[in-house]
Amino acid sequence: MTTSFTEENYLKTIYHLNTDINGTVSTNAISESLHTKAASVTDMLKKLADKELINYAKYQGVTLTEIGKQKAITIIRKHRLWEVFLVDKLNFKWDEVHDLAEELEHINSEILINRLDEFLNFPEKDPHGDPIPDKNGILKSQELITIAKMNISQHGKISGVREHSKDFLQYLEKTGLTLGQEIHIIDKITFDGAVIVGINQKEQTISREVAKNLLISL
Amino acid sequence: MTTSFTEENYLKTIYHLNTDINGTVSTNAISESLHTKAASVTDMLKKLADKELINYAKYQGVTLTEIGKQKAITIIRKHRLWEVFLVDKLNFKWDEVHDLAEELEHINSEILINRLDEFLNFPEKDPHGDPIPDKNGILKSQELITIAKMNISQHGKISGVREHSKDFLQYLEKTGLTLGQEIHIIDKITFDGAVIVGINQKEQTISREVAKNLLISL
DNA sequence: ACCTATTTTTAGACAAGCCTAAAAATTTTA
DNA sequence: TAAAATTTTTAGGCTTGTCTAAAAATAGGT
Repeated sequence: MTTSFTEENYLKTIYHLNTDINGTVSTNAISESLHTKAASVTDMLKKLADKELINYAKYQGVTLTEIGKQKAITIIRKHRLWEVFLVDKLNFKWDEVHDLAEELEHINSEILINRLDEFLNFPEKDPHGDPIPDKNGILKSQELITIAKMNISQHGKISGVREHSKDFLQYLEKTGLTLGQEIHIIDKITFDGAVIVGINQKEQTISREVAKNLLISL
Repeated sequence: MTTSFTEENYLKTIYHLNTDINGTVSTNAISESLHTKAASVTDMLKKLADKELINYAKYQGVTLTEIGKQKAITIIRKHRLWEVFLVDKLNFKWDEVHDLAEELEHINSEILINRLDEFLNFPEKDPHGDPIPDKNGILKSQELITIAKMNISQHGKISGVREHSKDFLQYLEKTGLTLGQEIHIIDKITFDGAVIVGINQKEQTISREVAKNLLISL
């Protein structure tokens, strides 16, 4: 059965909300994420439930079925591979590729995406540190925690972001908080949630908002 | 003003029909080419005329306006560059890329396509020998004639095709009638339009249908 | 010039996705 | 645990791009 561009976006969104927030996904969460009205979401949920891509009971939120989850993972695989292509081959910056990948991810061809994967040398992560599912939909996810959850004197490496907005990524770029950098926690300010980290032989203060969105591998 | 996926397909089709067949393009020709009904075409023509992308007078057929033509050329540029990418970088065969390029051509980003152009080293022709418009929409078209129009003992080089179907391209591949091959006309059969050519030190008979769709540079 | 065949347009409908406004269900709060 | 607030669904409508059937315009043959 074919899925439309729009259906694919819903599946992807449900997948992300489900794994980020955990548990069933609410109509409102989807509508916010996709910038559509809740009423429109309800319509689509019925359609996806008919196609057996989601488990849906009125007023109870949704989860993906196995088939729905596989479809979502395939889209995410495509998205992330295209991001690697854009950055590695076409010299885009990591903050410039999201919207383009959002379009490219709907190109429908398994062969294409597997050839692209090969051409890129089977990358394991996209430019934002997110893991790329393999052709069987298997996703090696690494244990990552936010800076906000680290303790004083703990060490780690910047390995991912929880927020993909241009603003945030450009801020990281400008302040040198880029993927692969080693950091350690010098102090945590209880008052405003700021964190003082050691990075690149220097001290740097990071706001709570940033600390919550920067992912570290220990 | 933005143009939808569908509008873009109409513009491209009108462009091709206009340059191939020359003069104004009829509603029926478009409907045949796009596999839609004539009534649907009429609807779309009104819309495109409102947007000033075509010149349209009821019952009189259409031509592209300058803006419409530029849009069409941009789409063709994208199509052909993606074809080069698929063949040169992802190892697709020339008969496998048309449908994929048909999807990729609607990805909307001038930067992307210019970066791709650069990455591919500014190719002048796509895998079928069709010229690729440059970023200013300028198209170097070479004088090509069909084998059917050549005279006995005339020499030339296979440089393009007028038909892009998988069947036709696979036939050419199998019989060695590939781009770049030098040929000369040994004889022409008046009875059925077949042409006997010399290619690669051998004689080969080519049917009228094939002779009409293989393009030669002299 | 007229009749016929063909092409094109109009009219009315339908599916997909979206919307607003109002109703129903659920959750929160006191 | 009942009223209030919030969330979700229903009902009815809109736009885009398609369709079929029928009407109108054009083109061709004699």
